[in-house]
Amino acid sequence: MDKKQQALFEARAKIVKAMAHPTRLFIVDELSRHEKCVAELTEMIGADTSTVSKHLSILKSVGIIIDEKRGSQVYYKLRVPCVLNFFGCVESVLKSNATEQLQLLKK
Amino acid sequence: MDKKQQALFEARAKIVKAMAHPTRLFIVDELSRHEKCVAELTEMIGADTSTVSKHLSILKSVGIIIDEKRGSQVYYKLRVPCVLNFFGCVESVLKSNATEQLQLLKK
DNA sequence: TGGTCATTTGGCTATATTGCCAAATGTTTT
DNA sequence: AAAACATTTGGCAATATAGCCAAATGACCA
Repeated sequence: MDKKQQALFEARAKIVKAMAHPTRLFIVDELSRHEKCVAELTEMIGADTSTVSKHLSILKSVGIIIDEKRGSQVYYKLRVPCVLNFFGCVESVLKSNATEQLQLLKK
Repeated sequence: MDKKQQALFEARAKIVKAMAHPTRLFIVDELSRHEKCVAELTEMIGADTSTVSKHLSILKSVGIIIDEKRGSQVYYKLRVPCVLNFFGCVESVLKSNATEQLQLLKK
């Protein structure tokens, strides 16, 4: 693997890593339906505001979401809608796993 | 967020997390073209065999790849091809980021 | 059987991530 | 200007992850 390829996979991994957390997946899913401010997300998630803020900054830092300040609130929304394709695939891995479990039980 | 939803996002995160590493993304990409044994992948990656083996076991444990023993070698291949959709989207985030950088420079 | 090759596992250290609290920053209201 | 609110940042302790070496396992060959 040459340097260039290495760099490419590192760049990709940064983005995937940013999504690799239940709370952040939830945020992405939520923002795919509607923009939300930090307080709204915090309420839904049930963690400390600072924790949620940090999750948001991780997603923002890799360009998955975008923020817009309105008064004293900060609204976040999805920047790249295709991120939702992720879910489709992840879901199909889960389904495939479940199906296999079933098969094993039937035997 | 209720318990059920929580569990769902945790299950999803496990799968995303399994891909959240440059080497593992490389492996997935490589296996999408052709099955490979541990030694072949190790050669391409340039890390310790044990390291590569552990990466493979992480991907396997969440059902992304599957292994098949042939003699003394173990061949791995992609179990859920749609995983490649990931790349398309990740790539478009990267492209979107790059485009924005350009825009900022033009001003 | 003994030796060699392919792979996995255990163990360890270094590094990264998470989440809370407290404090800082910035905005609106009184 | 002070108080109240929304959000971010710093700091810290707990936990998770990564990668190497060494050792164990399993298959094949002489």
